[in-house]
Amino acid sequence: MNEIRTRSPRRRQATVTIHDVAARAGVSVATVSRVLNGKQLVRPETAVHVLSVARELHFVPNVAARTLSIRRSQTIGIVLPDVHGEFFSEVIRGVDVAARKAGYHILVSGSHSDPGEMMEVLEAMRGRVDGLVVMAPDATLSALGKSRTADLPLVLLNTVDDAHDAITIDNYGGARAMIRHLAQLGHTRIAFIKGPDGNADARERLRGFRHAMRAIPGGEKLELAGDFTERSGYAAALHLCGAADPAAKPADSAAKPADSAAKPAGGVAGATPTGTTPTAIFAANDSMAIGALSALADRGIAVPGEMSVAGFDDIPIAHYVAPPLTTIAVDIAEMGRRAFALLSESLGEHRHPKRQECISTTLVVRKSCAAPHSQVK
Amino acid sequence: MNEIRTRSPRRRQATVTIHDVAARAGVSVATVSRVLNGKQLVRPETAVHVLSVARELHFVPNVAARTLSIRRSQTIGIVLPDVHGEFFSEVIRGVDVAARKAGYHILVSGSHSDPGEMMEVLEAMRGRVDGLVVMAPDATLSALGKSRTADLPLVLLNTVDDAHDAITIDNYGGARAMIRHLAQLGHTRIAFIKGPDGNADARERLRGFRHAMRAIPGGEKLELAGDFTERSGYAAALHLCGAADPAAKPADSAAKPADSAAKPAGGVAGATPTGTTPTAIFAANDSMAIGALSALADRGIAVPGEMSVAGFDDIPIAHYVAPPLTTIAVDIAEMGRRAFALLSESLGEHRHPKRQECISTTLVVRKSCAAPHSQVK
DNA sequence: CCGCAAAATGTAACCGGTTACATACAAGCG
DNA sequence: CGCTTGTATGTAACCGGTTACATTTTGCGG
Repeated sequence: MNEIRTRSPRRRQATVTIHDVAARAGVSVATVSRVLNGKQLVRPETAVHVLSVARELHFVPNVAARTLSIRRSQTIGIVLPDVHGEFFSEVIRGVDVAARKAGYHILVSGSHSDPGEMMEVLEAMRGRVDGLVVMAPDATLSALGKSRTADLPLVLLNTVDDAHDAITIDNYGGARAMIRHLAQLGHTRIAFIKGPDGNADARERLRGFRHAMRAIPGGEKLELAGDFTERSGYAAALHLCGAADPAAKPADSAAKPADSAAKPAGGVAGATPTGTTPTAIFAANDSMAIGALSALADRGIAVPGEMSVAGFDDIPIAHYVAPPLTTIAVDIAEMGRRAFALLSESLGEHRHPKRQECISTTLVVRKSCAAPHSQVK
Repeated sequence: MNEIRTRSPRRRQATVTIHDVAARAGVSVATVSRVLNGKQLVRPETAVHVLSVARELHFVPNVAARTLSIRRSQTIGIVLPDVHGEFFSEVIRGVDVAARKAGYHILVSGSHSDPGEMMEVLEAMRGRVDGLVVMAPDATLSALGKSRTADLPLVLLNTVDDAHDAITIDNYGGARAMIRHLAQLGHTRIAFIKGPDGNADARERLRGFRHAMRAIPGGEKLELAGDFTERSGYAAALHLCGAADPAAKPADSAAKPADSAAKPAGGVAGATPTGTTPTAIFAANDSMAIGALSALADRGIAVPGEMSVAGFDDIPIAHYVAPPLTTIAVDIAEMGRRAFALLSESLGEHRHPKRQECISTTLVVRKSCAAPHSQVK
């Protein structure tokens, strides 16, 4: 009755278990496990022997069993909204290489536009991942707070929220750098094409723009609405050169007094831009800058001769448009890398002070910006 | 002594198991499992009750336990080489949406240039995934055949190999369509900038080009070396307009006789292109076409006035270069979708006849091709 | 040669589901 | 009324690892 355990004739098609290895090596499963995980004390000769048997039998540990037992899956999840291809792949790449180096796998879900759907995905990842890298709109985020998924280590991308670790882009600094560059070229009247209201990146870029403009003596700023699409950039630029109509601040009429009241130090902040055409356009992202470029081309306005144009992001296309776009480059893969690094610390033990890191940006000077034509005014 | 099981004071922090639900609902774990999986016969009232208890307790099944038990992880792996961002994200997107719809998760690993490394990744996915979508160079592929990972359902991208299911792009048809388009515009002397030798896409595109050229009365073809990089496209175009030097067929001098012997029907296949400059350049991918565009611009040759240029892939940039590039569009996401569809059939049961599907392409006419200038010759 | 601490290894109880088989109970039928 | 049949549910043996604790072996001082 004893020798039955050697093999049940049916079943078991190709799977070698730790028990098989133990039996073949003449030791117990515990010893095999110890050898394989290298942790405990095992006599070196035993270890060598077990290892050779394992290799001989082509033993591969069952991941699910290990996960169940030690309660870690060695996998992290990445959840992204509907971002453009280049961004998507760079984030993944960054996390991927860092994660692989640390022995982690990555479970990916992307292209979510609906916050509800995103929550579902997040829930569905429960139990499959040890941690999460998430880029989510504010709505999803607050829902996440209430969810049970919340107890997983989490790193947020491009969202400020001091309840979590986060990696952000230095949008503020990037915008300031660009304005400084334009100022250095001699521009004082600069138009900014804003991004969508709800977008955190857009907000920060706008903030950087506003702040930097205050530092320009005699600076005059103009803010145009936009939503990150090429079309909206086109429209904004057209609007700008169409006439001297003062549609500068379309929506938030309440914002101005609050703004200028808060910081009257700027001195020139109150200047009415009406009538004076800017000499440069700074778009909150490259797509809009490219749209603006088209509009100017359509109107026969030379860039950078008559009008300078700048963007933000340094998408691949920025290099190819005519003229090549001066913009702010962002190292997206670095963001992914850092996100994993942060996560991997939380993976060890929970409850550490939350940190936010910032990825710095780089000014990329191409051909779309030059000194204003009528420098003398 | 009985009431001890209600709670072990330490341990168990937040995890609700199926046993907890069973106990609370006053039924057995088997019943709970049956209710949750909806399969077996359970009295409707019991089901309702169990369901409500489960919800009340916020029960979430442990994925690892289920995986261990039923031997399926509801996850598929995607392994890609170092492809450009847009391609990467589109493939993932295609697989992702299809997979999610079917209740599958996706484990991703990308940007592998080293075949050995790719094999490691493939091995590491063993036990974590129920199937694989892989895009790999031939080298990796043959290694895969020997590996134990081979017993997983597998769908190959862009590789022909009748030992596996595969999804390919209709490179051959796309190239033919482009040549037909050029012929229709009046071109007969067309240069082709080839892709790298080892690349399957490149081979097929070349084949399509050659075949289509045979159908053009009085057609003269010219083949230039290239490696899919913008730089090589630039070099090829420069070479072309540099002089009338006959560097047309650099490497394979043996190819011509075999080729023309096989199909003497073309009639004009043997025409010597030496000395006659083509009126159109067809590059095996958009990057090279864009490189060619730069070269022509540098040489002051008007496109499409003096020379037509066409590409393949329809990368986003193609739309933005000057002039906008006429090219062949490929629906990458569709490839991902179909790959999952194929895979999902194999997931049910193994051993079905292997199938290869082909994604058709679309001619996108923009501004870079026109009738040849000296139509009269 | 004994005793004991340290080192090496074994035993078996988990981890949390699934499911074959056993059991309980109800209805249908001769 | 006893027996078959069928439905609803329970019991417990898996799945394949990990690891606390038990047990055996080894080494060494006395």
